[in-house]
Amino acid sequence: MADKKMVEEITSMDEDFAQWYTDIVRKAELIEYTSVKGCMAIKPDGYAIWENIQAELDKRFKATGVRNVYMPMFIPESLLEKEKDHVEGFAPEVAWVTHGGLEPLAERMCVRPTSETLFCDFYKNDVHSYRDLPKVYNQWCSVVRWEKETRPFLRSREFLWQEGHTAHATAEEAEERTVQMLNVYADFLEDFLAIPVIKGQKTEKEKFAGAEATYTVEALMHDGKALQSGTSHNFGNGFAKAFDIQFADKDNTLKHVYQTSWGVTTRLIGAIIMVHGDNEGLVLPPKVAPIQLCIIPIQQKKEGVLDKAYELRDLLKDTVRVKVDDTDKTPGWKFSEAEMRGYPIRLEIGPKDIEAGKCVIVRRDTREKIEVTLDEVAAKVPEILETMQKEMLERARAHREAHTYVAHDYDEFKKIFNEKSGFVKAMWCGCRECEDQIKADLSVTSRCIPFEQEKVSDVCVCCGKPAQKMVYWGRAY
RNA sequence: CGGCGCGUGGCUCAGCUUGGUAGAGCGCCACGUUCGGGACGUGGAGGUCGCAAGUUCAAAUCUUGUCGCGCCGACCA
Repeated sequence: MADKKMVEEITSMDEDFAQWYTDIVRKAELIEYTSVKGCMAIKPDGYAIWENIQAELDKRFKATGVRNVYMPMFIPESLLEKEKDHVEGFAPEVAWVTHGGLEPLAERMCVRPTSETLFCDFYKNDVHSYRDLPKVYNQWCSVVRWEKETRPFLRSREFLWQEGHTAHATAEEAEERTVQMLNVYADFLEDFLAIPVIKGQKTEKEKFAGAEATYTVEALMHDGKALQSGTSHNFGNGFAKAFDIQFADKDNTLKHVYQTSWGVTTRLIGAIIMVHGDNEGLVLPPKVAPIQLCIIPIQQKKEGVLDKAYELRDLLKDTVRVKVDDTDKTPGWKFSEAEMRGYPIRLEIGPKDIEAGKCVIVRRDTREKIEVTLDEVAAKVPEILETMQKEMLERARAHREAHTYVAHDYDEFKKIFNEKSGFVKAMWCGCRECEDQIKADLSVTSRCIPFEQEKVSDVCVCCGKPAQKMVYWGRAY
């Protein structure tokens, strides 16, 4: 029963994971394709997930002193070009605005692919004294990157995100903020999205264009591929020098500020789908689910059934996000629909239940049916949601552990990636050549140098020279 | 950007080889019977075949181009 695939419209994930993902995104009505290539229409059920992510993250940001601002969506070419690494990193994928109405612009402008340059331009005039620091700003917006291959949520030409940009008086303070925000992301992903992450640092090859150091939270999807789920960058004072952002310090000397930036995107919705989803559809962790409980009346035209359903809704509406599916579909249809859309729990209530003073609650993740008396419902529902949230995280963590391997030499490393899919922990000498070699041989990249280091060998898994760090390797989205 | 595949009512697709101006199932609308894992009956609406040229008496069907979508690869959140 549990393994039976009831929703034929969804391709089985074992058969074709990519198609399964696309099916979920469409059938759960998260997005619709549009006439604009690479840009998706985010539908109400998809956007509601983003709104919950936004609300929770925004709360957590503000608890650390972040304030929200808004910058222009256009960047003059001359501004984008100020920091060399940065422009080289982004130039290949920006969209250009060349005309204002019918008149050609004196200088073309790109649509922001990210807003470091705009924040720098702003801070340049806004920061004069150590008393003006730190600046801890964030903006919620969309950015545009002209991607060649696009996928809903995972890679679109326009995507929604938040980008935090901070300026500090000292390098230490910038580093502290960089790590702090990475921790905010890690905690958020685990607590709220039930997605366990590996925290670590990106290698030189993988770090952000213009950054001194990039920290990342890496998650493992159900198919064993890695997803970079949030990044936090320490810029040192490189951007400040390029943009001439100086302040008079306490010692009465002019100094450049130290900066950070950090962001997460609607890609997180893709992560939720690929970590928790199953062959029946989406499975949303209770905390992020726009609808947490769907009440499905059985024989709803019978006297009193709908009334009881509404009564239960009213009883629960202050503690959980609840709706009654009172459409005239059959119950079987509604069950499948509720599963497709990933509602954490559903409550079945029919004439027999009402007579017996009970109802049936079904968990989306385990599809376990729980009989609950109507007196207990109000207490039981939040309890079940809490348990489910916790178990989803545990299950995702167990899946990640089961798909994390250790390689001591290159033969072993290649064997694992040729036969399996997941994270591989292996030592690395620190040189770019080995990363390039591994990429060329296996399409595998370094995901991060984890903060929690283990020594699994003395030598680099690729070249055999003395190793410096243990690295998580994987195939990534 | 390279490779492969696909564009025909809202969706999934048949028709194309062998040109003769559209079909099915599902969905949708109405009414009735149903309702504990995607119910059923009857009636109804809805497309000119992605777009553009070309060949032809005649193009969904042949040719060329173009746009879009999906997957794989390179690049990237």
